[in-house]
Amino acid sequence: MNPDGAGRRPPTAQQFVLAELRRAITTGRLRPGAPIRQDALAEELQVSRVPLREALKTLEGEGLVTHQAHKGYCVATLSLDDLREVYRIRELLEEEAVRRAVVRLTDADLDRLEAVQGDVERAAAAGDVLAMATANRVFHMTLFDCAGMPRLARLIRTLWDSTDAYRSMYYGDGGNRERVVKEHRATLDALRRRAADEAVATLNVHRDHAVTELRSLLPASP
Amino acid sequence: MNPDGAGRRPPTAQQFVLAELRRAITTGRLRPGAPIRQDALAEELQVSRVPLREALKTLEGEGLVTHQAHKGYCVATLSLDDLREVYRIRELLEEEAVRRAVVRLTDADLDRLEAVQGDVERAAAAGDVLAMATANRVFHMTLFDCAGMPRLARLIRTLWDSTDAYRSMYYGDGGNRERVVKEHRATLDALRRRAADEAVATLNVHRDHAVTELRSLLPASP
DNA sequence: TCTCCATATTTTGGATCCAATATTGAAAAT
DNA sequence: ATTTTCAATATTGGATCCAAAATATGGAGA
Repeated sequence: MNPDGAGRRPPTAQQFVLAELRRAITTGRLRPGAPIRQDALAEELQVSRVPLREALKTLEGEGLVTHQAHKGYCVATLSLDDLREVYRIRELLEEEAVRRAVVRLTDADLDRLEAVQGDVERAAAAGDVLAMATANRVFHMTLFDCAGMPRLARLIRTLWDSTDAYRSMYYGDGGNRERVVKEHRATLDALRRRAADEAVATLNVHRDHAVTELRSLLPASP
Repeated sequence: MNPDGAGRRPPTAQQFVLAELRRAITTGRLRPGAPIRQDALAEELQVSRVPLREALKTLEGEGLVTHQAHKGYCVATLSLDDLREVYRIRELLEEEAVRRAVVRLTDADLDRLEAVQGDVERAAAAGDVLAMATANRVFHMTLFDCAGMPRLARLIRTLWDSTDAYRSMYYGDGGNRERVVKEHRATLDALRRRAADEAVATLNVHRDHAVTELRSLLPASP
Protein backbone atom coordinates (compact mmCIF):
# COMPACT_ATOMS: atom_id res chain seq x y z
CA MET A 1 0.00 0.00 0.00
CA ASN A 2 2.46 2.58 1.19
CA PRO A 3 6.12 2.40 0.19
CA ASP A 4 7.52 2.83 3.66
CA GLY A 5 5.03 0.68 5.45
CA ALA A 6 4.02 1.15 9.05
CA GLY A 7 6.21 -1.69 10.22
CA ARG A 8 9.46 -0.34 8.83
CA ARG A 9 11.84 0.73 11.54
CA PRO A 10 13.09 4.31 11.24
CA PRO A 11 16.76 4.95 10.47
CA THR A 12 17.73 6.29 13.88
CA ALA A 13 16.94 4.96 17.32
CA GLN A 14 15.44 8.19 18.55
CA GLN A 15 13.01 8.30 15.64
CA PHE A 16 11.99 4.76 16.44
CA VAL A 17 11.57 5.57 20.11
CA LEU A 18 9.68 8.74 19.27
CA ALA A 19 7.17 6.86 17.15
CA GLU A 20 6.78 4.13 19.75
CA LEU A 21 6.25 6.60 22.59
CA ARG A 22 3.82 8.69 20.62
CA ARG A 23 1.76 5.61 19.88
CA ALA A 24 1.94 4.42 23.46
CA ILE A 25 0.70 7.77 24.73
CA THR A 26 -1.93 8.54 22.13
CA THR A 27 -3.41 5.07 22.34
CA GLY A 28 -3.45 5.29 26.11
CA ARG A 29 -1.05 2.44 26.77
CA LEU A 30 0.94 4.95 28.79
CA ARG A 31 -1.70 6.57 30.96
CA PRO A 32 -1.86 10.31 31.56
CA GLY A 33 0.03 11.17 34.71
CA ALA A 34 2.14 8.03 34.65
CA PRO A 35 5.81 8.63 35.49
CA ILE A 36 8.27 7.54 32.83
CA ARG A 37 11.01 5.33 34.19
CA GLN A 38 13.85 5.82 31.76
CA ASP A 39 15.85 2.70 32.53
CA ALA A 40 12.87 0.39 32.22
CA LEU A 41 11.61 1.99 29.02
CA ALA A 42 15.04 1.98 27.45
CA GLU A 43 15.44 -1.69 28.16
CA GLU A 44 11.95 -2.48 26.89
CA LEU A 45 12.68 -0.67 23.63
CA GLN A 46 16.17 -2.14 23.39
CA VAL A 47 17.97 1.20 23.20
CA SER A 48 20.11 3.20 25.59
CA ARG A 49 18.77 6.14 27.54
CA VAL A 50 20.33 8.74 25.25
CA PRO A 51 17.97 8.43 22.25
CA LEU A 52 15.09 7.91 24.67
CA ARG A 53 15.82 11.19 26.38
CA GLU A 54 16.05 13.06 23.07
CA ALA A 55 12.70 11.63 22.02
CA LEU A 56 11.22 12.70 25.34
CA LYS A 57 12.51 16.22 24.78
CA THR A 58 10.66 16.30 21.47
CA LEU A 59 7.47 15.05 23.12
CA GLU A 60 7.88 17.64 25.85
CA GLY A 61 7.90 20.33 23.18
CA GLU A 62 4.68 18.92 21.81
CA GLY A 63 3.11 18.88 25.25
CA LEU A 64 2.63 15.13 25.43
CA VAL A 65 4.92 14.76 28.40
CA THR A 66 6.05 17.10 31.13
CA HIS A 67 9.45 17.33 32.68
CA GLN A 68 10.87 18.50 35.98
CA ALA A 69 14.61 18.75 36.48
CA HIS A 70 15.99 15.89 38.54
CA LYS A 71 12.52 14.43 38.93
CA GLY A 72 11.91 13.14 35.45
CA TYR A 73 9.20 12.88 32.82
CA CYS A 74 5.49 12.18 33.19
CA VAL A 75 2.80 11.61 30.60
CA ALA A 76 0.94 14.91 30.50
CA THR A 77 -2.45 15.14 32.14
CA LEU A 78 -5.03 17.56 30.88
CA SER A 79 -7.41 19.31 33.21
CA LEU A 80 -10.82 20.26 31.92
CA ASP A 81 -9.56 23.80 31.48
CA ASP A 82 -6.56 22.55 29.50
CA LEU A 83 -8.85 20.52 27.28
CA ARG A 84 -11.13 23.45 26.63
CA GLU A 85 -8.12 25.61 25.85
CA VAL A 86 -6.73 23.13 23.36
CA TYR A 87 -10.09 22.87 21.61
CA ARG A 88 -10.49 26.64 21.50
CA ILE A 89 -7.07 27.04 19.92
CA ARG A 90 -7.88 24.29 17.46
CA GLU A 91 -11.06 26.11 16.55
CA LEU A 92 -9.10 29.24 15.70
CA LEU A 93 -6.42 27.48 13.71
CA GLU A 94 -8.63 24.96 11.94
CA GLU A 95 -11.03 27.65 10.77
CA GLU A 96 -8.13 29.40 9.08
CA ALA A 97 -6.88 26.14 7.59
CA VAL A 98 -10.29 25.24 6.20
CA ARG A 99 -10.88 28.66 4.70
CA ARG A 100 -7.53 28.56 2.94
CA ALA A 101 -8.09 25.00 1.85
CA VAL A 102 -11.51 25.70 0.36
CA VAL A 103 -10.15 28.11 -2.22
CA ARG A 104 -7.25 25.83 -3.11
CA LEU A 105 -8.87 22.39 -3.21
CA THR A 106 -8.29 20.55 -6.46
CA ASP A 107 -10.42 17.70 -7.77
CA ALA A 108 -7.59 15.37 -6.84
CA ASP A 109 -7.73 16.65 -3.27
CA LEU A 110 -11.46 16.01 -3.12
CA ASP A 111 -10.93 12.52 -4.48
CA ARG A 112 -8.34 11.83 -1.83
CA LEU A 113 -10.68 13.07 0.88
CA GLU A 114 -13.44 10.90 -0.54
CA ALA A 115 -11.15 7.90 -0.45
CA VAL A 116 -10.17 8.54 3.16
CA GLN A 117 -13.82 8.98 4.05
CA GLY A 118 -14.28 5.48 2.65
CA ASP A 119 -11.76 4.23 5.20
CA VAL A 120 -13.60 6.08 7.95
CA GLU A 121 -16.92 4.52 7.01
CA ARG A 122 -15.48 1.03 6.80
CA ALA A 123 -13.82 1.43 10.21
CA ALA A 124 -17.04 2.79 11.68
CA ALA A 125 -19.05 -0.10 10.28
CA ALA A 126 -16.54 -2.63 11.56
CA GLY A 127 -16.46 -0.97 14.95
CA ASP A 128 -12.66 -0.82 14.78
CA VAL A 129 -11.87 1.96 17.24
CA LEU A 130 -8.19 2.29 16.40
CA ALA A 131 -8.73 2.30 12.63
CA MET A 132 -11.49 4.83 13.16
CA ALA A 133 -9.25 7.18 15.12
CA THR A 134 -6.51 6.86 12.52
CA ALA A 135 -8.75 7.39 9.50
CA ASN A 136 -10.51 10.32 11.12
CA ARG A 137 -7.20 11.91 11.80
CA VAL A 138 -6.00 11.34 8.24
CA PHE A 139 -9.21 12.87 6.92
CA HIS A 140 -8.72 16.09 8.85
CA MET A 141 -5.01 16.36 8.27
CA THR A 142 -5.45 15.80 4.56
CA LEU A 143 -7.87 18.69 4.53
CA PHE A 144 -5.67 20.94 6.63
CA ASP A 145 -2.62 20.18 4.51
CA CYS A 146 -4.51 21.56 1.53
CA ALA A 147 -4.31 25.01 3.11
CA GLY A 148 -0.71 25.19 1.94
CA MET A 149 0.41 26.44 5.36
CA PRO A 150 2.82 23.80 6.64
CA ARG A 151 3.45 25.48 9.98
CA LEU A 152 -0.22 25.86 10.65
CA ALA A 153 -0.79 22.22 9.79
CA ARG A 154 2.02 21.19 12.12
CA LEU A 155 0.58 23.19 15.00
CA ILE A 156 -2.82 21.63 14.51
CA ARG A 157 -1.29 18.18 14.34
CA THR A 158 0.48 18.78 17.64
CA LEU A 159 -2.76 19.93 19.26
CA TRP A 160 -4.49 16.78 18.06
CA ASP A 161 -1.69 14.65 19.46
CA SER A 162 -1.98 16.26 22.86
CA THR A 163 -5.57 15.09 23.27
CA ASP A 164 -5.37 11.77 21.44
CA ALA A 165 -5.07 9.84 24.68
CA TYR A 166 -8.53 11.06 25.60
CA ARG A 167 -10.04 11.03 22.14
CA SER A 168 -9.49 7.32 21.57
CA MET A 169 -12.16 6.61 24.17
CA TYR A 170 -14.64 8.69 22.21
CA TYR A 171 -14.83 6.17 19.39
CA GLY A 172 -15.69 3.34 21.70
CA ASP A 173 -19.30 4.46 21.36
CA GLY A 174 -21.01 3.35 18.14
CA GLY A 175 -23.27 6.41 18.17
CA ASN A 176 -20.24 8.66 18.15
CA ARG A 177 -18.77 6.76 15.23
CA GLU A 178 -21.98 7.21 13.23
CA ARG A 179 -22.03 10.87 14.12
CA VAL A 180 -18.49 11.36 12.83
CA VAL A 181 -19.33 9.67 9.55
CA LYS A 182 -22.32 11.94 9.03
CA GLU A 183 -20.38 15.05 9.93
CA HIS A 184 -17.58 14.17 7.54
CA ARG A 185 -20.17 13.75 4.79
CA ALA A 186 -21.54 17.20 5.55
CA THR A 187 -18.06 18.68 5.53
CA LEU A 188 -17.19 17.04 2.23
CA ASP A 189 -20.41 18.29 0.72
CA ALA A 190 -19.70 21.84 1.84
CA LEU A 191 -16.14 21.62 0.51
CA ARG A 192 -17.37 20.50 -2.90
CA ARG A 193 -19.66 23.51 -3.05
CA ARG A 194 -16.82 25.73 -1.84
CA ALA A 195 -19.06 26.79 1.04
CA ALA A 196 -16.40 27.85 3.51
CA ASP A 197 -18.69 29.05 6.29
CA GLU A 198 -20.63 25.85 6.15
CA ALA A 199 -17.51 23.68 6.20
CA VAL A 200 -16.18 25.57 9.20
CA ALA A 201 -19.52 25.22 10.93
CA THR A 202 -19.67 21.45 10.50
CA LEU A 203 -16.20 21.09 11.97
CA ASN A 204 -17.11 23.31 14.90
CA VAL A 205 -20.16 21.22 15.64
CA HIS A 206 -17.97 18.15 15.52
CA ARG A 207 -15.47 19.61 17.96
CA ASP A 208 -18.05 20.95 20.34
CA HIS A 209 -19.65 17.58 20.60
CA ALA A 210 -16.33 15.89 21.18
CA VAL A 211 -15.30 18.25 23.95
CA THR A 212 -18.67 17.78 25.62
CA GLU A 213 -18.30 14.03 25.50
CA LEU A 214 -14.75 14.16 26.77
CA ARG A 215 -15.74 16.08 29.88
CA SER A 216 -17.27 12.96 31.28
CA LEU A 217 -14.15 10.93 30.56
CA LEU A 218 -11.78 13.15 32.48
CA PRO A 219 -10.25 12.09 35.80
CA ALA A 220 -12.06 13.54 38.78
CA SER A 221 -9.88 16.47 39.89
CA PRO A 222 -6.51 16.80 38.16
CA MET B 1 15.69 44.06 40.87
CA ASN B 2 14.54 40.56 40.10
CA PRO B 3 15.25 37.73 42.54
CA ASP B 4 16.66 35.37 39.98
CA GLY B 5 18.60 37.90 38.02
CA ALA B 6 19.49 37.48 34.39
CA GLY B 7 23.05 36.49 35.20
CA ARG B 8 22.15 33.56 37.43
CA ARG B 9 23.09 30.27 35.89
CA PRO B 10 20.23 27.76 35.67
CA PRO B 11 20.36 24.57 37.74
CA THR B 12 20.97 22.16 34.88
CA ALA B 13 23.42 22.37 32.02
CA GLN B 14 20.79 21.90 29.34
CA GLN B 15 18.73 24.79 30.70
CA PHE B 16 21.83 26.95 30.62
CA VAL B 17 22.66 25.87 27.08
CA LEU B 18 19.04 26.35 26.01
CA ALA B 19 19.01 29.92 27.25
CA GLU B 20 22.37 30.67 25.66
CA LEU B 21 21.39 29.21 22.30
CA ARG B 22 18.06 30.98 22.29
CA ARG B 23 19.79 34.27 22.91
CA ALA B 24 22.43 33.56 20.29
CA ILE B 25 19.78 32.79 17.69
CA THR B 26 17.23 35.47 18.49
CA THR B 27 19.89 38.15 18.67
CA GLY B 28 21.33 36.97 15.39
CA ARG B 29 24.75 35.97 16.73
CA LEU B 30 24.04 32.61 15.17
CA ARG B 31 22.84 33.53 11.71
CA PRO B 32 19.88 31.84 10.02
CA GLY B 33 21.09 28.95 7.94
CA ALA B 34 24.32 28.53 9.85
CA PRO B 35 25.22 24.92 10.60
CA ILE B 36 25.67 24.08 14.27
CA ARG B 37 28.91 22.30 14.97
CA GLN B 38 28.22 20.40 18.17
CA ASP B 39 31.79 19.80 19.30
CA ALA B 40 32.78 23.43 18.93
CA LEU B 41 29.64 24.75 20.61
CA ALA B 42 29.93 22.29 23.48
CA GLU B 43 33.50 23.35 24.14
CA GLU B 44 32.61 27.03 23.89
CA LEU B 45 29.83 26.59 26.45
CA GLN B 46 31.95 24.31 28.63
CA VAL B 47 29.53 21.41 28.61
CA SER B 48 29.46 18.02 26.97
CA ARG B 49 27.46 17.30 23.83
CA VAL B 50 24.67 15.53 25.70
CA PRO B 51 22.94 18.55 27.27
CA LEU B 52 23.67 20.51 24.10
CA ARG B 53 21.83 17.96 22.01
CA GLU B 54 18.86 17.93 24.36
CA ALA B 55 18.65 21.71 24.18
CA LEU B 56 18.80 21.51 20.38
CA LYS B 57 15.90 19.05 20.41
CA THR B 58 13.87 21.57 22.36
CA LEU B 59 14.76 24.33 19.92
CA GLU B 60 13.87 22.06 17.03
CA GLY B 61 10.41 21.66 18.51
CA GLU B 62 10.12 25.42 18.66
CA GLY B 63 11.20 25.75 15.07
CA LEU B 64 14.34 27.74 15.80
CA VAL B 65 16.62 25.07 14.40
CA THR B 66 16.16 22.30 11.88
CA HIS B 67 17.61 18.84 12.02
CA GLN B 68 18.50 16.15 9.53
CA ALA B 69 19.56 12.71 10.69
CA HIS B 70 23.30 12.19 10.40
CA LYS B 71 23.73 15.66 8.95
CA GLY B 72 23.11 17.77 12.02
CA TYR B 73 21.39 20.95 13.11
CA CYS B 74 21.09 24.30 11.34
CA VAL B 75 19.67 27.59 12.50
CA ALA B 76 16.29 27.78 10.79
CA THR B 77 15.84 30.10 7.86
CA LEU B 78 12.48 31.64 7.10
CA SER B 79 11.31 32.26 3.58
CA LEU B 80 8.99 35.16 2.94
CA ASP B 81 6.11 32.70 2.82
CA ASP B 82 7.15 31.25 6.16
CA LEU B 83 7.29 34.70 7.66
CA ARG B 84 3.85 35.60 6.39
CA GLU B 85 2.51 32.33 7.71
CA VAL B 86 3.93 32.92 11.17
CA TYR B 87 2.47 36.40 11.28
CA ARG B 88 -0.92 35.18 10.12
CA ILE B 89 -1.00 32.53 12.83
CA ARG B 90 0.07 35.12 15.36
CA GLU B 91 -2.79 37.33 14.24
CA LEU B 92 -5.29 34.56 14.91
CA LEU B 93 -3.88 33.59 18.28
CA GLU B 94 -3.11 37.05 19.56
CA GLU B 95 -6.59 38.31 18.76
CA GLU B 96 -8.00 35.57 20.95
CA ALA B 97 -5.50 36.32 23.71
CA VAL B 98 -6.28 40.03 23.69
CA ARG B 99 -10.04 39.52 23.72
CA ARG B 100 -9.76 37.19 26.69
CA ALA B 101 -7.34 39.52 28.43
CA VAL B 102 -9.54 42.57 28.01
CA VAL B 103 -12.34 41.12 30.11
CA ARG B 104 -9.96 39.86 32.78
CA LEU B 105 -7.51 42.73 33.16
CA THR B 106 -7.16 43.96 36.74
CA ASP B 107 -5.87 47.38 37.74
CA ALA B 108 -2.68 45.70 38.85
CA ASP B 109 -2.27 44.23 35.37
CA LEU B 110 -2.70 47.65 33.81
CA ASP B 111 -0.16 49.07 36.21
CA ARG B 112 2.32 46.38 35.25
CA LEU B 113 1.75 47.08 31.57
CA GLU B 114 2.22 50.78 32.22
CA ALA B 115 5.50 50.08 34.00
CA VAL B 116 6.77 47.93 31.15
CA GLN B 117 5.74 50.60 28.68
CA GLY B 118 8.01 52.92 30.67
CA ASP B 119 10.91 50.54 29.94
CA VAL B 120 9.98 50.52 26.28
CA GLU B 121 9.98 54.30 26.09
CA ARG B 122 13.30 54.63 27.90
CA ALA B 123 14.90 52.06 25.59
CA ALA B 124 13.45 53.81 22.55
CA ALA B 125 14.76 57.16 23.70
CA ALA B 126 18.19 55.73 24.42
CA GLY B 127 18.25 53.97 21.06
CA ASP B 128 19.10 50.70 22.82
CA VAL B 129 18.01 48.13 20.26
CA LEU B 130 18.40 45.08 22.48
CA ALA B 131 16.61 46.63 25.46
CA MET B 132 13.90 47.76 23.10
CA ALA B 133 13.35 44.28 21.70
CA THR B 134 13.27 42.81 25.19
CA ALA B 135 10.89 45.38 26.67
CA ASN B 136 8.58 45.18 23.67
CA ARG B 137 8.43 41.46 24.06
CA VAL B 138 7.73 41.69 27.78
CA PHE B 139 4.94 44.18 27.09
CA HIS B 140 3.15 41.84 24.73
CA MET B 141 3.73 38.70 26.73
CA THR B 142 2.48 40.39 29.88
CA LEU B 143 -0.69 41.24 28.02
CA PHE B 144 -1.11 37.78 26.53
CA ASP B 145 -0.51 36.11 29.88
CA CYS B 146 -3.51 38.02 31.21
CA ALA B 147 -5.74 35.91 28.96
CA GLY B 148 -5.38 33.09 31.46
CA MET B 149 -4.67 30.59 28.68
CA PRO B 150 -1.18 29.29 29.37
CA ARG B 151 -0.99 27.06 26.32
CA LEU B 152 -2.07 29.85 24.04
CA ALA B 153 0.52 32.14 25.58
CA ARG B 154 3.20 29.51 25.09
CA LEU B 155 2.33 29.05 21.44
CA ILE B 156 2.49 32.78 20.84
CA ARG B 157 5.81 32.98 22.65
CA THR B 158 7.22 30.26 20.40
CA LEU B 159 6.04 32.06 17.30
CA TRP B 160 7.72 35.25 18.49
CA ASP B 161 10.94 33.36 19.11
CA SER B 162 10.96 31.93 15.63
CA THR B 163 11.10 35.38 14.06
CA ASP B 164 13.21 37.16 16.65
CA ALA B 165 16.35 36.79 14.58
CA TYR B 166 14.74 38.95 11.95
CA ARG B 167 12.85 41.28 14.24
CA SER B 168 15.93 42.56 16.03
CA MET B 169 16.92 44.37 12.86
CA TYR B 170 13.59 46.17 12.86
CA TYR B 171 14.47 48.22 15.92
CA GLY B 172 17.66 49.49 14.38
CA ASP B 173 15.55 52.20 12.80
CA GLY B 174 14.62 55.08 15.11
CA GLY B 175 11.38 55.70 13.25
CA ASN B 176 10.29 52.16 13.92
CA ARG B 177 11.07 52.55 17.60
CA GLU B 178 8.93 55.69 17.80
CA ARG B 179 6.15 53.92 15.97
CA VAL B 180 6.18 51.06 18.46
CA VAL B 181 5.97 53.44 21.40
CA LYS B 182 2.94 55.20 19.89
CA GLU B 183 1.21 51.94 19.06
CA HIS B 184 1.72 50.60 22.56
CA ARG B 185 0.17 53.80 23.92
CA ALA B 186 -2.84 53.29 21.68
CA THR B 187 -3.13 49.67 22.78
CA LEU B 188 -2.90 50.58 26.44
CA ASP B 189 -5.53 53.25 26.00
CA ALA B 190 -7.89 50.81 24.32
CA LEU B 191 -7.27 48.23 27.06
CA ARG B 192 -8.15 50.75 29.77
CA ARG B 193 -11.43 51.47 28.05
CA ARG B 194 -12.00 47.74 27.60
CA ALA B 195 -12.29 48.37 23.87
CA ALA B 196 -11.39 44.93 22.60
CA ASP B 197 -11.88 45.56 18.89
CA GLU B 198 -9.72 48.63 19.09
CA ALA B 199 -6.96 46.89 21.02
CA VAL B 200 -6.92 44.08 18.49
CA ALA B 201 -6.81 46.57 15.66
CA THR B 202 -3.80 48.44 17.05
CA LEU B 203 -1.89 45.19 17.40
CA ASN B 204 -2.80 44.17 13.86
CA VAL B 205 -1.53 47.46 12.52
CA HIS B 206 1.65 46.91 14.46
CA ARG B 207 2.18 43.44 13.02
CA ASP B 208 1.32 44.40 9.49
CA HIS B 209 3.88 47.14 9.55
CA ALA B 210 6.50 44.86 10.97
CA VAL B 211 5.96 42.17 8.37
CA THR B 212 6.15 44.77 5.61
CA GLU B 213 9.42 46.09 6.96
CA LEU B 214 10.85 42.62 7.36
CA ARG B 215 10.27 41.74 3.72
CA SER B 216 13.10 43.99 2.74
CA LEU B 217 15.42 42.40 5.30
CA LEU B 218 15.02 38.86 4.06
CA PRO B 219 17.74 37.03 2.19
CA ALA B 220 17.24 37.05 -1.56
CA SER B 221 15.92 33.57 -2.35
CA PRO B 222 15.94 31.08 0.51
C1' DT C 1 3.05 6.05 68.28
C1' DC C 2 4.58 9.82 65.79
C1' DT C 3 8.17 12.93 64.17
C1' DC C 4 12.54 14.08 62.71
C1' DC C 5 16.94 13.25 60.99
C1' DA C 6 20.69 10.52 59.02
C1' DT C 7 21.76 7.10 55.67
C1' DA C 8 21.07 3.92 51.72
C1' DT C 9 19.06 3.28 47.35
C1' DT C 10 17.13 4.69 43.25
C1' DT C 11 16.83 7.73 39.40
C1' DT C 12 18.09 11.38 36.72
C1' DG C 13 21.79 14.58 34.55
C1' DG C 14 26.20 14.73 32.36
C1' DA C 15 30.83 13.13 30.51
C1' DT C 16 33.41 10.09 27.91
C1' DC C 17 33.98 6.60 24.62
C1' DC C 18 32.81 3.94 20.50
C1' DA C 19 30.21 3.09 16.13
C1' DA C 20 27.92 4.52 12.02
C1' DT C 21 27.25 7.81 8.50
C1' DA C 22 28.49 11.72 5.75
C1' DT C 23 31.91 14.65 3.70
C1' DT C 24 36.26 15.63 1.63
C1' DG C 25 40.18 14.91 -1.10
C1' DA C 26 43.10 12.49 -4.04
C1' DA C 27 44.09 9.14 -7.35
C1' DA C 28 42.81 6.55 -11.42
C1' DA C 29 40.26 5.71 -15.50
C1' DT C 30 37.92 7.50 -19.49
C1' DA D 1 40.37 17.76 -18.54
C1' DT D 2 36.49 15.58 -16.51
C1' DT D 3 34.36 12.20 -14.00
C1' DT D 4 34.28 8.30 -10.94
C1' DT D 5 35.85 5.60 -7.25
C1' DC D 6 37.83 4.81 -3.06
C1' DA D 7 40.11 5.92 1.04
C1' DA D 8 40.92 9.29 4.87
C1' DT D 9 38.72 12.48 7.91
C1' DA D 10 35.25 14.79 10.33
C1' DT D 11 30.83 14.79 12.50
C1' DT D 12 26.86 12.90 14.21
C1' DG D 13 24.23 8.99 16.77
C1' DG D 14 24.37 5.81 20.53
C1' DA D 15 26.23 3.11 24.64
C1' DT D 16 28.41 3.02 28.84
C1' DC D 17 30.09 5.03 32.91
C1' DC D 18 30.16 8.40 36.66
C1' DA D 19 28.22 12.29 39.55
C1' DA D 20 24.45 14.72 41.59
C1' DA D 21 19.96 14.95 43.20
C1' DA D 22 15.78 13.00 44.94
C1' DT D 23 13.32 9.43 47.16
C1' DA D 24 12.91 5.66 50.23
C1' DT D 25 14.40 3.38 54.55
C1' DG D 26 15.30 2.89 59.18
C1' DG D 27 16.45 4.26 63.68
C1' DA D 28 16.59 7.65 67.66
C1' DG D 29 14.17 10.75 70.41
C1' DA D 30 10.01 12.99 72.28
